[in-house]
Amino acid sequence: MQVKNKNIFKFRSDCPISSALDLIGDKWSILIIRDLCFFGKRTFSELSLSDEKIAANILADRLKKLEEYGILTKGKSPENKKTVLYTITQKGLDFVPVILDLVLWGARHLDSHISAEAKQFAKKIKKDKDAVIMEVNKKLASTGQLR
Amino acid sequence: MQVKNKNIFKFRSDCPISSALDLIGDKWSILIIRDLCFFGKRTFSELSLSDEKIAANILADRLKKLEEYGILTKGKSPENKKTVLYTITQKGLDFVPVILDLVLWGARHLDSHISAEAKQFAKKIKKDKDAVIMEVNKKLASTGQLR
DNA sequence: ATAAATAACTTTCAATATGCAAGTAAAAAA
DNA sequence: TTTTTTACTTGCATATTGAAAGTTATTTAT
Repeated sequence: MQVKNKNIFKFRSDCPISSALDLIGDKWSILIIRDLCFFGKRTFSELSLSDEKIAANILADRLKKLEEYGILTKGKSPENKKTVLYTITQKGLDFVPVILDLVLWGARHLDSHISAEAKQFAKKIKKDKDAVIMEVNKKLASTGQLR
Repeated sequence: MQVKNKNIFKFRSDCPISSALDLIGDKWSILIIRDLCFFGKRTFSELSLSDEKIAANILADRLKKLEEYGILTKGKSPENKKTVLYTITQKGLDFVPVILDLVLWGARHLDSHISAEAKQFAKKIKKDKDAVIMEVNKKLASTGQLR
């Protein structure tokens, strides 16, 4: 097999920055959290369809790790027994401020490359970041998309 | 050779989050920015000495990329012609909010693992994040550690 | 003046991680 | 009953990482 999951998670130091990066500091984890928090995605196939085109094996590996870290939970759908639902936890939702700051950075420094919607979103964040955080929180909580 | 630098930088999408991650979404770049912004490090050897023990080849590769991205600049020391000085730019400094939010996340969710100093720092950030950002900015600007 | 250190990398090579393409199993839809 | 769909897994090629040792150009010490 490949993409073996040893998952004896080892931290490089006791620095909170490096420790957070030890968990989600790769090119995909934050995007998975983004899709759960901002785009209402909940299933493997929905998560597979992002613009960035994550490979199925990598997605499976990241979902497993994020579940182990308590950043999301894996559950069955109430509708049918084929669908698996991934749900963000509070621990995962607490990455939203980090994500919003990344949006601001991107909007400021990669302007020519960024979509118009993203620029609008950045404007909103700049105006009232806490309101955006609250809004995401409420939306997920009210639709049962938060564990 | 290895760690080849093609550096035709390719973005996975037009999302500001994924685009920012395309530049600094690895396990080391943010730590280099941290060391420049918060620990006053300026040289290759100083950056080599972090708790996380980055390998020299990786450090060289990241410094090259971060310079290409305009996140830091590379210059000669006025003191002697052996030392190379790495200096953060405004573009790099603008990652400070992201870093501070990572500190808050780590302090909240990895409490048992985090150092006492880090917890103190988190407290300060929680009290007034903007003040911390301003402080870092001023300190670097006043000591000529900002391009 | 010469030798030993130091700074800033570079090189080599083994170990991991990533990514594409194809395959599988169970459940649901046609 | 066949076809789709969902959620993955597997195999394999390629790319990245990391440890260790080596290189070159200064400085510093003797």
